[in-house]
Amino acid sequence: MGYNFLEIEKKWQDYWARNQTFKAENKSTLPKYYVLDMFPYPSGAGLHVGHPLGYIASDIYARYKRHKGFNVLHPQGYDSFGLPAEQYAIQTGQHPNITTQTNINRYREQLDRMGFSFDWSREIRTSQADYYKWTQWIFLLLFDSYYCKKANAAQPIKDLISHFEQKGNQDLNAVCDENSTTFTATDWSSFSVNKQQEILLMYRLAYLSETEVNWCPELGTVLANDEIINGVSERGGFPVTKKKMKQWSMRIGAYAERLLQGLNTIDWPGSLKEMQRNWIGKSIGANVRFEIQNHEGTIEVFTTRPDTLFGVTFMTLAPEHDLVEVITTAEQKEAVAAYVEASAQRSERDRMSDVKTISGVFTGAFALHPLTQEPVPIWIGDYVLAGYGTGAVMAVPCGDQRDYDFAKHFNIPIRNIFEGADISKEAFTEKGKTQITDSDFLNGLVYKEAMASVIERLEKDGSGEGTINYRLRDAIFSRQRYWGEPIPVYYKEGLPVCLKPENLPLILPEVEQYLPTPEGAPPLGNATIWAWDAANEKVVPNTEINDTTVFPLELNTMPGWAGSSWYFNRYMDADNTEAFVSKEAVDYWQEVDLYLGGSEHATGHLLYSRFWQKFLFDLNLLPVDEYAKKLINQGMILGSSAFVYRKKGTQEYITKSRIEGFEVEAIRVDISLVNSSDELDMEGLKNWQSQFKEATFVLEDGVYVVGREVEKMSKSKYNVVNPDQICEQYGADTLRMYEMFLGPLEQAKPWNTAGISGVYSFLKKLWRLYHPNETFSVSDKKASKESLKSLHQTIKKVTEDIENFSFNTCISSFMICINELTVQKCNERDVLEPLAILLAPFASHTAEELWELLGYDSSISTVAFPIHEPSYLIESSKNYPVSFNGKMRFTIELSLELKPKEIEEIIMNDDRTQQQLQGRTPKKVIVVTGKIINIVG
RNA sequence: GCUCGAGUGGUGGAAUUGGUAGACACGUUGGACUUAAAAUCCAAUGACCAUUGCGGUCGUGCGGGUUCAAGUCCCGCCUCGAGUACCA
Repeated sequence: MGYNFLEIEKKWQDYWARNQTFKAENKSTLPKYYVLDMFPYPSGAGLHVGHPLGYIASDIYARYKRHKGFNVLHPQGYDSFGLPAEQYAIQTGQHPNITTQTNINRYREQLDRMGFSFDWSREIRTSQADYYKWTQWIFLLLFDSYYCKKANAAQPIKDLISHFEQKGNQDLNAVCDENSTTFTATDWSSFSVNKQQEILLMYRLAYLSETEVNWCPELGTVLANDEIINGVSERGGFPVTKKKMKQWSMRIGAYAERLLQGLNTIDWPGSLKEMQRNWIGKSIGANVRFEIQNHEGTIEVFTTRPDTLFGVTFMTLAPEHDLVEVITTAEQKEAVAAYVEASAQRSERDRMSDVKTISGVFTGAFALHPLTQEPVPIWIGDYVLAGYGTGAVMAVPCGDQRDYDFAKHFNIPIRNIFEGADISKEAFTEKGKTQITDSDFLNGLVYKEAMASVIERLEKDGSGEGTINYRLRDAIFSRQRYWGEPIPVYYKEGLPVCLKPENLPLILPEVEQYLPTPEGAPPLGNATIWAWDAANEKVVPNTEINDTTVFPLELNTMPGWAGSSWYFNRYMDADNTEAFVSKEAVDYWQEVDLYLGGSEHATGHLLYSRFWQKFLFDLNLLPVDEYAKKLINQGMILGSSAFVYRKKGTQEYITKSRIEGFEVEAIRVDISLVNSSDELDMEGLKNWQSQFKEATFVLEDGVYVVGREVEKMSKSKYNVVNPDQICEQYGADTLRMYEMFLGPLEQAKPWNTAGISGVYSFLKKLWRLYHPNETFSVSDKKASKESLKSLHQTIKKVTEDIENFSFNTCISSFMICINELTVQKCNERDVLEPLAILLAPFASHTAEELWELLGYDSSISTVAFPIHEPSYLIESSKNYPVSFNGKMRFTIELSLELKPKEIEEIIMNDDRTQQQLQGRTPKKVIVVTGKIINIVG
């Protein structure tokens, strides 16, 4: 009877399901521990071996923590709203719900096969009404809140209204779209209801506004900044242009500083924190206002270098700047209009691809320098972005390279204000100890002093003030898509009105067509029962719209990140119908202790979810304002694609080593047609696709060797390895251990099935240890000291390595241990029993089976993790030379527990040793666990 | 351009954070068992020299430095990967 993994794994998976072994309770005397994976989008392609990497790691840790006596919450669910199901629906007419359900079933089957210890009783799906009801509910809260800078927190909008009623918008310190108009309490009460609502919309954290958005014509929807990579859409790689549209947005900008500060309190990877810091993009500087010559109004600029204010020789406005039309002189009108038109036509990608081309046009207008009153020409240039700062810059060519290039190109004068700097070839951009000159009251000052001095002066004059700018922009929240959460809003007289919380969920309506309407409205425009009867508080057919009691509902849906921004809280209390999570549950579980997922979500999900957490914290609905204490980014498992080389224009395929000198094209072939020595199954290729039917081959030594390239694992690249196959052939435990053995968790690494035999034979060897002579048999005699030493070394190493998430080295330790025990012919219970428990987090099925064979009938999951006993480790030691009294050197026998420096210290402080050392140079000092045992020589 | 991160055998990767570099595994070679294959087990495996002496020399991308001791720390380069990109 060999190691029958298929039988064992089936048995224990059934056992776990039947007994709900991994169901977590919201009450326990044990300390809690919450281990979370980023939930998957259930795609039609199913899981490949790359997907479970993070799940395996988190599962190992979750199981380990259970053994260590924690009440562990380890849930799983599906981020089931999303584009692919909708795209599929457009093509086939099948409802995304059906596709999603099918895919989820498939995912569940695959996940179960791998033996994860998920608590499935808490499963959630973002596309299910009992879940998205609460996503919509959070939207209502955001709509009903504003950000108070004084309290530095979100507050109910009714507080803002009462402030308006008492003082107008005086003495208000709130985050708002634009602050141009002021009004008094009397003004406020005289405003129409609509006008009041319009004003409030400028403060709400979820707000509707006309904004410049990233529009992707191919996808027919707007995209958030993080959904655009290199100027094209993340999904599909389609071009993106700018467009003005009325859209819902989330005022995440209000939280910029807190999102930045919060990073210092959480244990997340440094690189990921750095990415979020860059994305938030804090810069400290000043706003400066320039009057316009012969014109009303001012141009406000943001600068990080107010110290260079006297170096200004021109100003540049973004082509989209509001003042462009107003100030342009008659002579320049035509040129300016042409330039503005041309830059509006350019797609984001075009604009990015030729950043080196300098373009711009003079408006004919002049601004007045706030300190010298000198006229400064106003230019337009597309190197100034409308969306950052004020959309206008004061140009200081001597201190900024872009201003310098622009000035050189258009022959604008350059004024040097840096003492001793050479600006004949490029701008002088260092800020440090260089003195400023030719700058009135700033002369002789250096960067820092000049900054302070000029800001003080500007503030005194009222022409500017010190300020902080963030790159982070408010997040567009509307998507012109079908398969997403409906935004619970209807429109009355053109203004949005939210549904009441008790009217949620607002169920996604049925539509005939998943495409946009012929008029260009989002897909929900196709719904025929999509109007809100405000009197009876229910959804009714569109034909009943009368604009007095029945109103049209919002046609946009929420973006993909809505549902994923709070799901980790829902797991704590997944079935609650009264609240998004109960207070008791969230008080008990608090936050995620360990969160595992990919770093590709750095500036998307991982930022938005922190924002929502902080918001819900502000409303006192959650006890902590950072939801994940520790985050680990698992590295991607890459595929190894195979290529054949076809001689151009022929059906002749040349083996890799012979392609030199021929013009060949490399074609991807399915990796199942290639064996572990990279040799191609030529008959298989001919039958694989019709294009290879007539193939002839140029071989070397009778074989065709393919080329290899490591790239992302994907169905379209024919390099996918399926976990089901691996489980079938080697078992889930081998798969789990091998995925961990491949390399460090955080690192990207290519999958290579060839190496799996090492891990597989490890498990077989382990099995044989308990089954000498083919049958199960364990001795109750006392194990040899040697075997106990092997065991305890392994316990120590494995425990430390699990704590450090260094799972690959854990497996190595296990292998060493098994090899040693095999050589020692160890068969004693006092070694084999703890060994089974030690293995349980990794090879859970096998460990459970061995545990049962050892004579225990309950699940191993509750058994305490073994503890190592230092007494077994004493003899492991190494010799190192150590210096003493400067010159003297001798060899020291070093125990595992001490570092040479500590030993030196011990020797120095030990009187007896000092005496023994008098006048001699010992060969060896033996130190064990802090005590000097012997001095030799 | 800027910001991170990484360079160790034929390959994936170890190295107690300054302490005998190459653990463990794959691969390769040789051997045992077998009619044979598979499976399993044993041995060798960084390079070069010596292998009728149990040894020696060089070795962690390159060049310097600190130290009794450097893959690890410091300075200067090179290469690769990730993110970001006219952010004023």
